[in-house]
Amino acid sequence: MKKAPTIRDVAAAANVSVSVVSRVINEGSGPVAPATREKVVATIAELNFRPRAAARELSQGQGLTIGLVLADLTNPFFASLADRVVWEARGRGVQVVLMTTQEDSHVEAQSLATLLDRSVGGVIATPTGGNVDQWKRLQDVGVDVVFVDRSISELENVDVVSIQNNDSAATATEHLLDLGHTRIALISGPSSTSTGRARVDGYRSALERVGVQVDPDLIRGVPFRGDAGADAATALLALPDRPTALVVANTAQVQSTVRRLFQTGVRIPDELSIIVFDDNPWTQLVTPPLSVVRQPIDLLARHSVDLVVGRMGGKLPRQARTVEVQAEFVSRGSCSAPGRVLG
Amino acid sequence: MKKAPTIRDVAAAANVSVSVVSRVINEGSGPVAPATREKVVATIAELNFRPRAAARELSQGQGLTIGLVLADLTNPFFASLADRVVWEARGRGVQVVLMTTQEDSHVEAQSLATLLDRSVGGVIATPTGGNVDQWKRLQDVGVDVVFVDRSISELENVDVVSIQNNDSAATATEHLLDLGHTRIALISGPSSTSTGRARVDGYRSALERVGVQVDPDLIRGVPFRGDAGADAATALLALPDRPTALVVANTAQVQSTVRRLFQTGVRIPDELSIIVFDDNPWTQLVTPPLSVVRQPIDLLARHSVDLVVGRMGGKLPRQARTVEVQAEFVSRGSCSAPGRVLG
DNA sequence: TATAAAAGTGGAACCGTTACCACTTTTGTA
DNA sequence: TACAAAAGTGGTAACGGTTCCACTTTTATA
Repeated sequence: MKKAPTIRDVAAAANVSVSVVSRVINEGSGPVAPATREKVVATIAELNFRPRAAARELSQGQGLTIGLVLADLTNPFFASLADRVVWEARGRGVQVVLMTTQEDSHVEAQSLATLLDRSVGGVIATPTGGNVDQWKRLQDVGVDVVFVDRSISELENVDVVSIQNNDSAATATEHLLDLGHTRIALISGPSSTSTGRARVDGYRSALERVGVQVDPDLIRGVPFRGDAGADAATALLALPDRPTALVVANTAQVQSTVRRLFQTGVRIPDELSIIVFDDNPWTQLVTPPLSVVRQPIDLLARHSVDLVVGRMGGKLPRQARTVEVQAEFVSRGSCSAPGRVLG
Repeated sequence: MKKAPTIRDVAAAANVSVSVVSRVINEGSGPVAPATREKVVATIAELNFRPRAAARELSQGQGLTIGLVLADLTNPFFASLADRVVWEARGRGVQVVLMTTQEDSHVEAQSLATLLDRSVGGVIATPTGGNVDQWKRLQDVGVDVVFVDRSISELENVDVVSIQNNDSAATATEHLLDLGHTRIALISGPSSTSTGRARVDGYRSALERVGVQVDPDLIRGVPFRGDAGADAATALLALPDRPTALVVANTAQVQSTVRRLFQTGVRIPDELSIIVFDDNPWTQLVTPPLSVVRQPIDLLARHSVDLVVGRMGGKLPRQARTVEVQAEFVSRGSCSAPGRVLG
């Protein structure tokens, strides 16, 4: 268990000062004669020297690390997002500290505090909803915050990366309208999130555009946590005037909702047409394969990382930015014209 | 963008020396009078002081961070594992730096190097297979390494946490034998991994126990990467004397294999009975629901974290430990007695 | 009551970088 | 040829904790 060489070891071995070595490591931080550089590079390779992240971080007050705060990796959407974020970050020499909140805002608060002592350069997160003060504090000390997929309205000056929520919901709704449905239900995120509201808006305007009355009973803004989506689905099916179609626009609730639907034995699409947000691997494997609104996860990840790394690098306007990427509607077998009303 | 208070600020405000504050922070590192402690604690709360991780890490040479090196979060097995590991670590005050290798050993090598400069206390990984030297180096500098699910034989003195691979494969095979199958194929991990070999062994001995001839054509040790599993499945189906049952024991390849099977249109279980390793959420949603060998992911995670944190804490025997937890066979609809041979 | 041991406290070196400044050597230009 | 500007180099103070050691006060024991 020998210990690693330090910058001083390199300096000594190469017969230069530590300053020079530091300049070699951080290309562009000062002049170094070509011959000297070469010598130092060789020595570094020979000694297998790697600068210690902690020292660097301490000295410059901020390291090449970002925090990724997600709800729960059990959900394929978040999992894929994490996968892409880690990958994109890696390409930029940035490490990712992962934290999960399990949709619990108390846990989230703790995570933020931890991220603070780690002096991360930035945070990419799908916020649970509360903790406005903590988010503010994070920004106060200069940590850049990027929200992906969701965002909370109380917090201003945050970058947000998401799909065009309004349009996507509208497209899905229109698809069902075109098939002849009029009783279309919507399960969306909580209305405290901008995402949740935007999707409801898109749904609303699609209905209104063709003159279909909006029935508030058919709109469910459910929390991300727990089995709220499944329960909403059950409730919707129990309605006297049952919906013939359902859009599940709360990504966190898709899995539980679909499972419940399958368990209940509703015939899809005969009894109920469904469209879910986000294209997971399994949406094609089930019977019937699900029509989905596919979120371009790779783009979401790329933009998030770009934003957070860009701001860390310093040269991005301080103005918060909202990036909206286009989602793609993929029609598969889970939608059809409405059947006769049962029983 | 004000800056955070330091230990010296606290010391000044509380009228004590930094040493005392340090001792208060690190309970048990030295004596502090009750009254003093109380005063310091109050000051810390008042100033909202939190010790900076980087400084601590630099000074003691090792921080409360572990690396988690996984192949790919797109696979639900790894995703769930990550979810649980992060959670377990959090409970112990440890942060997790996540890296993905995409099953590329070159990427893995880079990740290990990075982990090295971050001076993590330990690493939990599903190794790709190569990089024996890098793993050794990591151990040399005192980083504890725990392999989960897979392990590589060239590396000794590593903790390994996995299911009872031999038994699990045997159980699955026996289940198929009991149904009357004799031509049972196996897709397992590469034989360079102990996991891959153990599963083949289990399969073998199950067959031999009942006197069924082992046909090497039916055993495929495929790499974790790419569509190797799917291709193996295709190849198996093209065999003159086609198998009537298949065990997919390479977790990384389950998804791609099953997808291919569905696309091909093989009738399950009529034409082919299948059992896959690991119980993902979607295995119940497909038709027919898949019989699986369920890995207790939470246990795998817990033990891994326990091991790595335990060693960091210092007081675990230096002897490497192998933890094997029991997997559970869950019978669902994807297996039946062999049908007549087609064509 | 003397005296050794334990408890409590403070000072300062150290961990491995970066960054600023001072200094020397080139190089370019009038 | 003289002299200013630029290039190259080294010294050293931060950064914010931990830890060892020395010192002063208690407390316990003979």
